[in-house]
Amino acid sequence: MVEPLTASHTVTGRVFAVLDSFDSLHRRQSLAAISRRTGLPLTTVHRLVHELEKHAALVRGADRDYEIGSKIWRLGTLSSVHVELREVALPYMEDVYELGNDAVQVAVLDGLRCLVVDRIAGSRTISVLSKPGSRLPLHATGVGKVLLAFGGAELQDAVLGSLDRYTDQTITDAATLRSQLSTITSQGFAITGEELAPGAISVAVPLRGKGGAVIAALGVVSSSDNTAISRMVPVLQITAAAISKKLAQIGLGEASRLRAE
Amino acid sequence: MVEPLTASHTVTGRVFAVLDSFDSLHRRQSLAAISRRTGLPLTTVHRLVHELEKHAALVRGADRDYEIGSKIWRLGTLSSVHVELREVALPYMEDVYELGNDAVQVAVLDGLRCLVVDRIAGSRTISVLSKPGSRLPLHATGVGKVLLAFGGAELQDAVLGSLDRYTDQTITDAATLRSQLSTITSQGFAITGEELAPGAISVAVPLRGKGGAVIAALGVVSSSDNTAISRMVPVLQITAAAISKKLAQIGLGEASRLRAE
DNA sequence: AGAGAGAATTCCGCTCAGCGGAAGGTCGGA
DNA sequence: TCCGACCTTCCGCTGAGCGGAATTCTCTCT
Repeated sequence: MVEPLTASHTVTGRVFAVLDSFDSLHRRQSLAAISRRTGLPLTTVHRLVHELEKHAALVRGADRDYEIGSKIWRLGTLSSVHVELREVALPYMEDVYELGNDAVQVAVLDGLRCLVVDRIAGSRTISVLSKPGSRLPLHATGVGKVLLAFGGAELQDAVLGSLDRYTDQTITDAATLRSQLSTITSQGFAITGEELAPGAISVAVPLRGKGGAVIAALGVVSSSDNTAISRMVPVLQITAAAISKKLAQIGLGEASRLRAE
Repeated sequence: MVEPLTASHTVTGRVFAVLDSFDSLHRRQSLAAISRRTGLPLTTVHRLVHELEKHAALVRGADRDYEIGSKIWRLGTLSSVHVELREVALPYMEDVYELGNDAVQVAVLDGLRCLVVDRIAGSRTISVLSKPGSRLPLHATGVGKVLLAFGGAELQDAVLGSLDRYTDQTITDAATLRSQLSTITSQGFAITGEELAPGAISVAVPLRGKGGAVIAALGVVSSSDNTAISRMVPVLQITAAAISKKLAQIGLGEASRLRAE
């Protein structure tokens, strides 16, 4: 039974209606904008927002707009996604690294990009781009394509609207990318070849949490002359299964939703 | 003025009392534990927590304990602390790290403390205290002193009122600290020696946003036998200039403000 | 296995916190 | 100067939220 999204009749519900009205496409909003997007009366939003500001859950900028405040961010660093994904995945990532000496990375969906949660790399390895904390495009990286493929129609529509070009290999045609995505969902892994940076190719597989929802992606990045990279696919899949199993154990499972409205 | 931790008489206040009861030492808590730590009646906590769970603000683990959920984490990634500062500063921080292999950190003002936004550290480096998300005292850390020195009279008055002691080196005399602060503003950097934890010394410089306002601090923490740390000052200043330039470009203006009320 | 403490959950009547319409204030553009 | 869009303050009504009490669940002793 789906709750009506418009509003919840409880205070907590209204608070989260306000907070949820923020997304990567609406990081800063005026009072009236929040009221419009939530469907809540202006007066109500006004009161709630002021209260939230008092708790540093929202901050008011130099202009009049509001944005998510430091309190929320700090609380977020306590969540499993942040702490445990890193902790659980790291040992397995090391194993993968030993095998091929290619850079290994874990990424999650972050708005319309993918956020590199952690990475292992030697000094020789390439991909200065994918440091922990980097936010990479979804359509030009292995991990990105995986997250995109399993990310739902709404996300895909938003991303496919404008596909930036990074190299001459970057896929900027929506139709081409769409067919790739369906291949990815069916075969369970993604490959990119010099689509983000020349000389870099990558393979990636999904990581699943409790209930089977895709919550992250695991991938390796290698130099483009390495033909052995496709041999990494089974390795990654085994590793992903092991990590996913562990993630399910500790109960990491909420599906992350995109609110595009 | 510190809010009484006991309770707030508004629903939103109670919601945040519950959320705030989570910190790095209490990442997972039982219902009863939350009730105890917040001072709220068990029944009330029970109701709130269930509602929060419905909104994925809290998640219940395999055991009965609750922890911060993916919703909060996701919202946190929308805050400017995460998006703008982290993204811009990280690559530069890595450069600094390569140079000295000391822990490098970026912090912003958060109420009467300083919030560690990000940190780079090797396996050997010290300072378990300064994880991303930690809230450190302003008067006993390098980054803290910088933020305090440039934070305005109102902030300084509030902080200087009570100076907690952490080691025998901690400055607890307001007058001494005040003169240090004016030195910091004039020379443009701050140094601490074992004032927060024995064996840890640090240097820090301000990061400026659009318009020249100090919005964050960049610092390194090192073991106290490292006499070379003062040599890091010019490195930090150059780096800070580069980061500040970039921050100004993207128009990062409003820092986290102080709400003392 | 049984007792017993602590934790989680359900129940329910009272009441005040939260609600939102209305009205007034502020800024900017025509 | 008027108009429209946004923000803020005021205030009386009412049902959402409150929390004490009782019940059930879940461990840990002995």
